[in-house]
Amino acid sequence: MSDQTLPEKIANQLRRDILRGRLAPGDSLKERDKAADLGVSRTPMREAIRIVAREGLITLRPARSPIVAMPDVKAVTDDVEVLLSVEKLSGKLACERATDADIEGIAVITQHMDNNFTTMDPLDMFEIDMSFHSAIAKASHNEPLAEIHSRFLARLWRARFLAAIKRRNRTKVIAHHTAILAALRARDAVAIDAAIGTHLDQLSKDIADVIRREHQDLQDKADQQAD
Amino acid sequence: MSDQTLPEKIANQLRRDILRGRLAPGDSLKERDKAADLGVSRTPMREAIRIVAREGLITLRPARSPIVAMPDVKAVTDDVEVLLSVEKLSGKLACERATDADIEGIAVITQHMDNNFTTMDPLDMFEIDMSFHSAIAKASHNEPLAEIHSRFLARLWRARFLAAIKRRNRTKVIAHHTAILAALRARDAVAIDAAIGTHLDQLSKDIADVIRREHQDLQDKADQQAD
DNA sequence: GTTGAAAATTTGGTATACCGAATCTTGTTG
DNA sequence: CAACAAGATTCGGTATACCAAATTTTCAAC
Repeated sequence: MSDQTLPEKIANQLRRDILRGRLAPGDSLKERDKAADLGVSRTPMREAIRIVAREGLITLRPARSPIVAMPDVKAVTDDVEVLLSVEKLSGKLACERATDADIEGIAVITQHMDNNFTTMDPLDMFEIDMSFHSAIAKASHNEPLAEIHSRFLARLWRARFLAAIKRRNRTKVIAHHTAILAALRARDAVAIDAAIGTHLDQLSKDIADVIRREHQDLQDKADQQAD
Repeated sequence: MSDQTLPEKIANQLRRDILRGRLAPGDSLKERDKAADLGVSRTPMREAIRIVAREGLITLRPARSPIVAMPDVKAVTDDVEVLLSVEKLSGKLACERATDADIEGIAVITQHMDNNFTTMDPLDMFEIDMSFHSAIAKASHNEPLAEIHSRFLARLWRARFLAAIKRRNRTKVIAHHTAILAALRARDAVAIDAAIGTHLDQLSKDIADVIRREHQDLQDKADQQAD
């Protein structure tokens, strides 16, 4: 058995179900039912729900079932605002403190993405994209910073994913990543700040777009709610 | 009874005990004993421990008792690094989005601190200081940002407190706060960035100092560990 | 037919009991 | 006397049972 604790495994499962869309925003998560589904008891399920809730993917309501979070445009914009700041700080610190091995690892990821972007499955592509950003956060050698970064990345995962599969902007993403990598190689803090700014500006636009559209859909659905 | 949930109340209690020093770094928190102490069962105590652990005040160890966190100098420095960035972003956003009421509230806090700093109890003084910083984070009108801010503030609470009571730098703190308030009033993002930078630079030095000293003590104590 | 109140059901909150792993004790052996 | 092994104990992990609040449903009265 893995060294991962049971609640964490359940949390991963929940996260994946939410991010992949098996659990839609607004769905309720009754701890009894969910626990029965996975064949575990309520205690670890409860803890798992708290874990994911703290990440922002689940909303806890007093005396009600937790539900899958339904971020509105403002919430997502706020998250991007923080993510931008966190990534810029990561980039700056990485320029100072990244080891050569760190940079090499990031280069490999970038290369891999560049080589396969025409053929790759959107989901795989996307996970590589995520790992690129995480690698930079790790290269800051500031653990709490990396932790916050991964938390906000997770919050935006779903929106980013929806944005990524719709748009045909893969080449743009790769260009941005290449620019970030170049700045890191040169250990040029100013350049990496600008490159990250450009990249996340684009992201911000794409995401706001997707969320706006989705909220429209949800609104429509709510208007005819019968079930 | 308050609308605060039981685990949260327990978490507050734990936090206060840790921050006030009733629970020293390294002390173990056996959930059975702790639960019995407060006359509650293990379930809410367990959840409370997780809450505080996630804030960074408690360290969870696999298959062992959780212990009160013992941050080293690097950990604290990392935290300050993040806090600085978060506060700067808060300040910038507050310059754009704070309402007049927000600013007035911050002014009142500053004023209060200025009026009473010669007579006030260190702990009260300190809580006012905290509320000043929290008020600025809130004035950013970015909720996830404010949440992160409060988390890092909590992590550093103890170190800041130890630093604050030792030093006779209250006048300096007030000068800094006044400068931050002035920049906010002028909605001058550049000025507030600088003012916050100055303030937290000072903090960083003070905190590193205290932690270094404390680690020395703990080291000494560990060398003769008998109990 | 609609409205309101009461009862039943659903659901999260809390307590407790059980289990297995890790640790500490103790006794035996070299 | 030291070292190691086996048993006892401690403690976190998990399951389950009970409780109270909130919602929903149903039945009665207007």
